[in-house]
Amino acid sequence: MTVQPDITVDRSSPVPLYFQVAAQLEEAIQDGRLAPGDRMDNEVALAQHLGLSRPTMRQAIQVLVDKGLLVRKRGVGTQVVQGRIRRSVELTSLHDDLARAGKQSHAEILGLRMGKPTEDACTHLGLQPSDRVWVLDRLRFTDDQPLALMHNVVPVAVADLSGADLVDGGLYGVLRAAGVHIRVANQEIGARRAGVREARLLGERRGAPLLTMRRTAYDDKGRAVEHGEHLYRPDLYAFEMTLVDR
Amino acid sequence: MTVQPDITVDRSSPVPLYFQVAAQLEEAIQDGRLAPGDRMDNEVALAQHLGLSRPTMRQAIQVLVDKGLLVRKRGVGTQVVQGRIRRSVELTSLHDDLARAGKQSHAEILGLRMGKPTEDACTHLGLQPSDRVWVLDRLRFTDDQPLALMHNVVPVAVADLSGADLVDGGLYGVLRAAGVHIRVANQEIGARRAGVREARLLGERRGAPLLTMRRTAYDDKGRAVEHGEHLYRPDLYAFEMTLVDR
DNA sequence: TAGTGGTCTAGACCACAAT
DNA sequence: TTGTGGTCTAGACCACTAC
Repeated sequence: MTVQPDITVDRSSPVPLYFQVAAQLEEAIQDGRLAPGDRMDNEVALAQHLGLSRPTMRQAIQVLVDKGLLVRKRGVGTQVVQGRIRRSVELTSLHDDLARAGKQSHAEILGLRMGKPTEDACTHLGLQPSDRVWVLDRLRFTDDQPLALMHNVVPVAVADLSGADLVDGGLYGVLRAAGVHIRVANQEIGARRAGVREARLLGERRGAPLLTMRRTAYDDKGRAVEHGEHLYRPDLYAFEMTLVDR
Repeated sequence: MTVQPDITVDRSSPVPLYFQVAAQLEEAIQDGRLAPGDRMDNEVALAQHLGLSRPTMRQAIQVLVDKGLLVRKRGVGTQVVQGRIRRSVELTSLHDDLARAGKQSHAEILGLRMGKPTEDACTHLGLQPSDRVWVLDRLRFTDDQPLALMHNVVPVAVADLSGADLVDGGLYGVLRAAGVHIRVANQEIGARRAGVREARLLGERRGAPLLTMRRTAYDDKGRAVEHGEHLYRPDLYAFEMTLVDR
């Protein structure tokens, strides 16, 4: 049994054809028109059906393979993955994640100052001690509960944070507005006990388990633009992600 | 300044051309012949230099962009990312991760039995209550230190675990040997306190912070093949990953 | 044997960035 | 204006799977 959901392409649109197709296929999976386990038509037939070349059709399918929604097997076909769809950890800030989930959130600014980078910051951001950085400390709340204690360092050469709205917006939004295009990040997720100050700020007891995340982000020129060290309340937050074997 | 590291392709090799090029480019980045910030030659020139078509050259570059080693910007070029290279969380088991890092590791089998799936397991693996599953509990050691307490569930229809070497090998290796090709996984990383039994097994105190990971893995036909719930000692283990904006 | 995805070619035109 | 990556075409041959 093969499936061909209703898909149309608009060649006058500035949106790439492969992206139009990928978006409509994803929609079909999300709303159940393509059910888990369904096998799609083969690539050549799909391409012909939509009036596209096969490479373009393949590119559309590749987008969903990379998202973990489809799997391909040579000699067999392309099928919808059985599992429930989860949003992956993406290259977004906590503010963006919460906003997408429909959660209210705001941040309390504990500190924002320009200064010399620590040795650690120099290492992570590839800076010289003579460079200057913004050092930002915030406590993010959701539904008026303290959720995360965030420490971020941004080189002053990257953006000016002095007038930015870091209470209702997110750091990544501010960077985007400053023309910074974040493309890649390395991050490390771990756990440790809360210290006295951390516990007080997060409304936990001293020694309570906290989820930790350290991230360094790079822009579309490969330049390090941000390093963050965050602490999360594990009863309120966890990291979800999809892994794909390529 | 543009850079063209020494790359050769072997058209008689069964290894795809784009993969040969990607592997050699990655090697050049790892050993410093391509340094962070270096700009590569443009795609057309590289393709011509290697006697490849541009789409093939682009595919090679795409591999490294997906790994977070290169960034591309239209009108600008392709550059090496500044940051240190980290291995991403990949679709591998803890055993494979440790082996790749050169760590000795072995597992103590706390239990292996065939039985009825719990309601939870039915949900995660898409099973009926009448199906049967393997339930596996292990304690993994590295350098003779307890590192992780692992609980895994595998449908009996997927593989026979009864005779498998789960002490010195990993679960994913056993599944691979059984012809299972894991392609996609959803996972969630969090933290919580250790219970009494968990603390005793892991050599921690009750209430100590533990890193938690829950994962459901799917094969190349989209079928759920494994669900795991793991606990890690955070002083010995953390999750590293690279995020790429696509 | 028939059907599938995996790879590859040799071009083309376009949008965007830098100058 | 020039150079870059982004997209797209219309084919081709191959390796693997299932029957």
